[in-house]
Amino acid sequence: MTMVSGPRSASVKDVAASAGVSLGTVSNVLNRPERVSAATRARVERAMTDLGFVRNESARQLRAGTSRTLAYVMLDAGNPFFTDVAQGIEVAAEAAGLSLVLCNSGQRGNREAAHLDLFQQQRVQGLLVTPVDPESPTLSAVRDRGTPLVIVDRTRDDATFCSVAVDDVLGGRLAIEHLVDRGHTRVAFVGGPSGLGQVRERLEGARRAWAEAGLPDADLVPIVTDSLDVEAGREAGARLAGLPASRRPTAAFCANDMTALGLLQSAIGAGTRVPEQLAIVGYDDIQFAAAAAVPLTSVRQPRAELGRAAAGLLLDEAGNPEHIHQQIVFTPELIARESTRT
Amino acid sequence: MTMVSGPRSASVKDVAASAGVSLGTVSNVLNRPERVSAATRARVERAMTDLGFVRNESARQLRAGTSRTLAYVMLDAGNPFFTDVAQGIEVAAEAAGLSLVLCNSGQRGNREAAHLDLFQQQRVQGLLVTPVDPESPTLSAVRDRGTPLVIVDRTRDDATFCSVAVDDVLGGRLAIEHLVDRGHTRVAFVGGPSGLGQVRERLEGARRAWAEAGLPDADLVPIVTDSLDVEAGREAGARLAGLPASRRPTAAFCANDMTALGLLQSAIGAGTRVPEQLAIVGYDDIQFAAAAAVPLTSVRQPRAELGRAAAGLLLDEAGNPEHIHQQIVFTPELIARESTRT
DNA sequence: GCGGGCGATTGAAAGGTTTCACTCACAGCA
DNA sequence: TGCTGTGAGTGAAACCTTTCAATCGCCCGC
Repeated sequence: MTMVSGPRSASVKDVAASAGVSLGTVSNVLNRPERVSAATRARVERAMTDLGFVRNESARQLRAGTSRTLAYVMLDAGNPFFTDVAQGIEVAAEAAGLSLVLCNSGQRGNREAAHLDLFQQQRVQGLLVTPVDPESPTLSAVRDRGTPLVIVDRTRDDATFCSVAVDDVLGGRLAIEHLVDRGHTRVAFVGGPSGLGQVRERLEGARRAWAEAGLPDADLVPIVTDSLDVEAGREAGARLAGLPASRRPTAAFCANDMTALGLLQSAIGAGTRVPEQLAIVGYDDIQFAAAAAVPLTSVRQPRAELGRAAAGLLLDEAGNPEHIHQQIVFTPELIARESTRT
Repeated sequence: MTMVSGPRSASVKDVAASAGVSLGTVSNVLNRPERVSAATRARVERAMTDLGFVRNESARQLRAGTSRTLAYVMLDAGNPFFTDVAQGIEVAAEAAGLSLVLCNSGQRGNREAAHLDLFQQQRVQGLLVTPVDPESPTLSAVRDRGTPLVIVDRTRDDATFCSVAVDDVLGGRLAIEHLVDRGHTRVAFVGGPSGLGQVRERLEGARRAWAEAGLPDADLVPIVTDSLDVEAGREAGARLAGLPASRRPTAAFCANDMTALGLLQSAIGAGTRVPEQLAIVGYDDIQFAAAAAVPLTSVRQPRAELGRAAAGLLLDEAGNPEHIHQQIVFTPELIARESTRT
């Protein structure tokens, strides 16, 4: 692919020539305007617009050694949860005078790695990532090669990274306690793949609450999906419907709202009444949960706050020589709505 | 803000020294591995991992003069419509061996300009943008200064840009024809601000269809909102509810699904039955429209296709000296669901 | 044994910016 | 008059990579 060969854009040198000043002065206009007299400044600025000068960020960064951007590699841009987190990050970045750029890994490890690599090569000030696998060695590789990196919405078992997450075990517990309170004694847990930390921990919390309620293990039925999107929820619905009535759960706790919405759709499509025949609890409390066919009970995570906190940690890691890693864990909250009203 | 001063990351020079080869050879390993003998290549690669070498993209780009990324400035990252478009762009970018980075303007013109500027300074191969205002001179300024730019989901009145959009006049017409078919004779149009091209054209289409059905102008009631998010929809709902019953529309056509979902929520909250007392048509057919409290009738736009086509035009503009600007216009389609079932 | 050819490697230049020590001119002051 | 201080502007070096012409060995064929 050849770039259409315009008259290669103007450089500071051209501007300097056109304004009749030295190259250093042009740079001063750009970076320390107070150092240069009003008259010359005006002349230089004039020359810049005349020539259509665009500062070459590569050269700037190469010489100055510092970039003005943060990058966030999202796990799934289609899930509003992550865009809300990004929103929070952006607020903090903007306050610090930095730009935020986004990339989507779409749950694919190799794309995540490629994006991280590219950003590292671009020498961004810092990286935020909601990783496909928080234990992956690529993360430490990136950080060891010199770019501050904060894990968002996940935690690493060893505490070698700053991370910001929500207590998923507690979240799972809240969901199940709520369902148990409502009298359910056979409940499905919908989520997967089971390797996902999120899923594992939410299930773990669910199991504990279940056991503490004195209910038999076998009656908390795991429905393992390949992913956590709407489609996965629909499939789970089909599987639930396929169960003999005697063994069919009366409620489902879904590992996130996308899945819960899929399950809800499939239930409605099959004529199953929600919540009477099937109660549903989701997770994340995305904006669309409240607007769902049956408004969804969900475990709310402080999304924007998650992003802000993550950005805060990242800025500290990037700027503070005495930085020490922290794992911030927020507390989730159950929002009860129609989908579990009995 | 000072960067924590690690041992400034290794450069090709360090790698060369460590591997006992010249600097040019290291570069060859990086860029034309076939030129260098297996033995040296291995030695160099070894040195790279030992030293934790990370190629400096700024320097690369400065010298090579070419970047490997495309950028998309989204209008509203919280609206799934745009993330779906981004998805489509990414597919095309990936196929061309380019990375896509995203930014969110959040409907703020100055942030849009700032992002465009930054990307232009970074010398991205090309820019895609869903602008706050497609007529804004900043867009032509950016392009005139040398970066290919394609407008997504909007069109410019003069045909000076490549753009990809959907026929909004037709979309508005489809929505209204559908409602008229269902017997509605007083309909609200919810959307705003009225300056938005989208809004204006959808309303225009609506008006034409309305007139052609022989219905009086005054009975197509515009409810102007400040934005197109869920909150705006809720407010519109309150305003509708405040109307005297005799003048209250029996249906609403919303300029997008976010607004429609807000309106739906507010209607349900107020005990208004949908569709019996208020039918609703949305626009975009985002994934959540089908899963809404009352599944939403909506005008579907080919989102991913929009993105793919935009990326295609951009790549042509960037790579083809004989490029000529094109305005691609896709055709929308009405998806009927419960919210207008009578 | 020698010239030619070939693959592998080298060295220096170039790319656009920032930085910093330096010069210049001039005003103020003794 | 001579000196100092100051504000404005200068020029060259440095940042790290890629590129390309040039060099170096070495083998082949005669």
